[in-house]
Amino acid sequence: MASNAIPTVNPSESLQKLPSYSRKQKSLGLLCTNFLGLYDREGVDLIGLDEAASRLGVERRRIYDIVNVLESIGVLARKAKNQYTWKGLGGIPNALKKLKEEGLRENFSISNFASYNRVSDDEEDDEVYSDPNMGSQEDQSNPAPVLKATGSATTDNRREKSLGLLTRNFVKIFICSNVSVFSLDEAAKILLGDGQSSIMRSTKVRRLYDIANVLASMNLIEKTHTTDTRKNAFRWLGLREKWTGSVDALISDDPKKRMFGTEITNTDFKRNKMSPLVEGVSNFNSNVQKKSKNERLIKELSRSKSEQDSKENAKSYQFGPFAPHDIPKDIASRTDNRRARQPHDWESLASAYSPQYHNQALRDLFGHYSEAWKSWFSEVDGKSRSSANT
DNA sequence: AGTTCCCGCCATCGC
DNA sequence: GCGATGGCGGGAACT
Repeated sequence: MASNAIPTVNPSESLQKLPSYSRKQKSLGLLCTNFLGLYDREGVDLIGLDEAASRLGVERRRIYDIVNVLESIGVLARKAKNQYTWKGLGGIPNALKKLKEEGLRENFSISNFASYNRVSDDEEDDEVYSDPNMGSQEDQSNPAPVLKATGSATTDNRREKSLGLLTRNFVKIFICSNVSVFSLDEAAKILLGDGQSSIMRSTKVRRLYDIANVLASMNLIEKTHTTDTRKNAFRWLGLREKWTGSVDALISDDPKKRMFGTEITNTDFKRNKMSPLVEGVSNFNSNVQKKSKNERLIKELSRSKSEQDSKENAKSYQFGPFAPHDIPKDIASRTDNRRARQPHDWESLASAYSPQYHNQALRDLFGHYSEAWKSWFSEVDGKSRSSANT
C-alpha cells in the first residue's frame, strides 16, 4: 500500500530542469553489457557483488538480477556469499548443452508445446538428486497443478519463482523445441502451465522482460515479432557465428550491438528524484576508461573493418558483441548501422557458418572460444537449420 | 492506450 | 538479530 515516497527534489538540483530521464540508459541489458565489459577479461576470477555494484554505479539489487541470469547461462557461478566465480563467456556452450539435455528430459521437448505441459523443476546442481527423470510418476498425472497453493515448502516455492530458474526454463523453451520465436506471453503461458491466467502471467511476463533483455544484450536472442500476428516476440539466435563478425559489434553505433563496456550505464538521476551525488558513477567511468592494452587492437580492428565496410550493408546481420572493451567513443559511434529490419535468412546464415577472423589479433582474442563454439554449434544449434520457421 | 520494464519495498534466507 | 538475497508489482517511460 504505502506507495513510494514523494519525489523529494533536492533544491540545489531542482534547477537542473529534471533532465530527460532515459530509461534505456538504465536498462538491464545495458547493465549486463557493461558488466561483461568490466569482467570479461583475463585475470578475472572472483567477483564481489558490492564491488560490481559500485563500479557499475548501480544498486546492489540490480546486480542480483543480471548475476542470476548470467549464472543460468554459465557465465558465473556462485562461490560464496557476495562472491561469484567468473567462468566467462566460454562457459555458455556447456551451460546451454546441459540445459538442452535437461529440457529434453523434461517436457520441454514437446514440439510447439501444442499442449502446454506443466514445467515443474527441481534439479539443482546435477548431483545430489537421485532421479530427476526416469520413473516419473511423482506428479506426472495431474494436468497442471503448478504452484502448490500450500505454503508448505516456502523455500521450494520461492525457488520455483526465482529468476534463475525462470531463465533456464525460458532458454529451454527455445533450445528444446523446434520453434525459435516466442512472444513473452506465450513463454509465460508455457512456463506457468496452461491453467490460470490473470495477473500471475503478467507478473511472469515482467520477469521475462528482464531476462530477455539481458539475453538480448548478449545476442543470444533478438527482438522480432511473430509472423502471423504483429505481436512482439523474441527469436533464439544462440551462439551461431558469434565471433565471425565481431568487428561489426566493435564499431556499431547501436547501443545494443555495441561491444561491452562502451557506454556508461547510469546517469546521476533516477526516475523521479535526483540522487544526491554520483559517487559510484564517476568511479565507474574511470574504471571503464582504464587504459587498456586492447586499445591498439580496437583501432586496428576498426580499420580492417572499414575496408570491407561498404559491402556490409546488404545482408548485414549483427554479430555477437563478444568483444573486448574500452573502445574509444569516437570509434564506437562512427558508422551508422541504421539498417532496417533485414530479411532474416537464417538458413544461409546457419550454413554459412565459418569463422573468419579478420586478423591475428582478433584470432588471438577469440581463439580459445572457437573450439567450444564450433562443437557446440553443430550439436545444439542444429535444429535451427531444419526449421527456418517463424 | 497498450507495452515495456525500472525501482525499491519488504519478505526470506542464511548465519 | 542482521545483513544478504531476490520476489514482486506500482507506475513511469516508451511506442
